[in-house]
Amino acid sequence: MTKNLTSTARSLPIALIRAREGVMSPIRDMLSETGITEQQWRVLRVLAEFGRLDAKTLADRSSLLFPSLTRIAATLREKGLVTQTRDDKDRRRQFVEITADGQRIIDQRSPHAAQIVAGFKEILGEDDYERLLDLLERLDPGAKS
Amino acid sequence: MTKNLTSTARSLPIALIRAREGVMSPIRDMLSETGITEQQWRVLRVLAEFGRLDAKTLADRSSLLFPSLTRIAATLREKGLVTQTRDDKDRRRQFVEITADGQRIIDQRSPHAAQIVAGFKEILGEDDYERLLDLLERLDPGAKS
DNA sequence: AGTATTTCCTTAACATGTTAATTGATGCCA
DNA sequence: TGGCATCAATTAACATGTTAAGGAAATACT
Repeated sequence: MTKNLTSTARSLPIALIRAREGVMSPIRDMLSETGITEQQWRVLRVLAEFGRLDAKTLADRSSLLFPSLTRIAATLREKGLVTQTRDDKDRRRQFVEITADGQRIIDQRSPHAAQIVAGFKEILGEDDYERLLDLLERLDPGAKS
Repeated sequence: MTKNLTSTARSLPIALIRAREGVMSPIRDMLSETGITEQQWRVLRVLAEFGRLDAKTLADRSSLLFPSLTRIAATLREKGLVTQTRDDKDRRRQFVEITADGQRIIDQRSPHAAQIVAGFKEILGEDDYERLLDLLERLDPGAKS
């Protein structure tokens, strides 16, 4: 029935989806207690790591499309987890910064998140874990290397 | 600033998202000419490979959640690419089957899709490509193995 | 200066992801 | 047979993904 295509059981796009689901599922469970989503968590993490960022850079480092970031930033602002300020020198530009409340969520949940990631590192083994990250990076056209 | 967490630059979840985006981007470009989405394509592919399936099995093999499949099946039915029939023995159950029009889309686009996948296989090399699929499978809790 | 172009961001529209509630059908079992 | 748990599927509600269009500010160009 199939002609030139790989069987869906051995399809790279599907394998990526399933792996992502496998990894994110326990993280989503952990986040459900905080009332924030996986993407909101990602934005807060980037802000915690890099400090105040303009929206463009933030979207890039969070791996989010701009329209998504616009909505997520608005949601986080309403929750009091970030603040938004305009750049005086370039009034098109918008800066986003994490608040103390936002930082608190990161601090409280980081150990659990780290533990989940450590679990996957254990499943694969340190070597294969690093190998996997390298392979994935080679599929990302935006990779700096 | 970060406490226990991996830098976002070396985060497994983010690496998976970016790799998926890298792989899906050219596939989405290809599909945009057909007017169907990535997920609709996935459903049609599974149906072309396995024939008529009940909705539950179809959702599983397409890596879609049930509510998503309900909507996608309705869309595909409106487009005339699949048919839906009730099981007479168990009238809760629903069967989905690809139509000739649906099969035509698969047939027409399969060579291009296969070529895109071959491109990634070339980027990684045959060995690393297989290694990557193996590693990804180990992150999927639903994997049969 | 004036206009066109570019850039940053927002909004809109539609499809999907995700969780929870709901409906309809089947099976169990006292 | 009547009630109850279970199951398949849908619907609802909200968040995000994705593409396209729009708006406002900066830049380039003449």
